[in-house]
Amino acid sequence: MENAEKYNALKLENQICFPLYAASREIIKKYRPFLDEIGLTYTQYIAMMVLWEEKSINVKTLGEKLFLDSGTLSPVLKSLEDKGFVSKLRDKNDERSVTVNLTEKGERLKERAAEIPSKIVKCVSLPPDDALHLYTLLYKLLATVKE
Amino acid sequence: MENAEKYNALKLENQICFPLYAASREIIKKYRPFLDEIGLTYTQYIAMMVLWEEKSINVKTLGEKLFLDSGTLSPVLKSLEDKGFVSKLRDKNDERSVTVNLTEKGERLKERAAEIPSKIVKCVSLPPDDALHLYTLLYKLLATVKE
DNA sequence: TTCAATTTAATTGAGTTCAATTTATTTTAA
DNA sequence: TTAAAATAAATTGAACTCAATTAAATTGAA
Repeated sequence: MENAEKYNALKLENQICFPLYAASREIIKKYRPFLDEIGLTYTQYIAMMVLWEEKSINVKTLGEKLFLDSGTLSPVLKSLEDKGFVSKLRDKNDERSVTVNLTEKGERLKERAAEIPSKIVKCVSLPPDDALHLYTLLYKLLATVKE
Repeated sequence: MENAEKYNALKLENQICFPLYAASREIIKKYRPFLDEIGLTYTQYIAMMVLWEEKSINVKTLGEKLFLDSGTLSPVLKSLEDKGFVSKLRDKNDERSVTVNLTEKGERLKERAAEIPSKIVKCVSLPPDDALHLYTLLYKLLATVKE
């Protein structure tokens, strides 16, 4: 290998992970003003997304869906509980497991959150074809990474 | 709009940001064992990537390249300085500005880091066509987000 | 049956991330 | 010229992220 090329793979511009990491953070930043209005952080918001669909889910399964472990989820769920959006209960059949439940107040929050996705689309306007392709590639990537 | 469709945009599976965020974290996790060997975190690693190319750069420009502000960079650069990989100096022409310089030790670290990209490719094996397409879309996305 | 291995959440600690503030310096406009 | 505005970096504080550990409960093998 030519000496001039020896370190090419180490250049920031030749990384696939870096633009992934940067784009992820830049988009999450765009959510902030909208999430501030409903009193959620981005991590709390994606946890609520699952709760809005499932109504009830245990911590382990929620963690698998979000790719987050209990070290991250515990304080996130505590915060959502403190705000009254979810309640937590030990599973009677298996006392190791904790089930998270959507509350009435959490259900009502869904109405206000429903405005957010369309607002984000305005900030982050990839053409629909590109967005779909990106979506497909990201899930393909996630599938290869998850061992 | 049908009631059944009213909240579709709020479903986790219909988000573009979520797989971005999840994939970013999952890949960075793959770096860890390799970065542990050379004593860097991922954030420190991408900062070093810029330094390996530029040798010398001020904090503001580094921040622009990495999409990170001084709130994040200050402790990262302090840690790199403590480990002897970079040195910092106030700019004589503009005392507000700080220039970060690659040290001899930092230069030597590049040899060991050069092994990492190929190891990551083995953990994250998207077909080359897909990887290139993903790369293109991510930079396109970054361009639309950065206002 | 019983005790070792496994599983589930929570906790801990180091490091990151970001908004907001502070400090020091430089630039600009009156 | 000088006072206000702008800029650069550091600091602060809240929250996230993750590896490692801990505690409690369950499972499984001898």
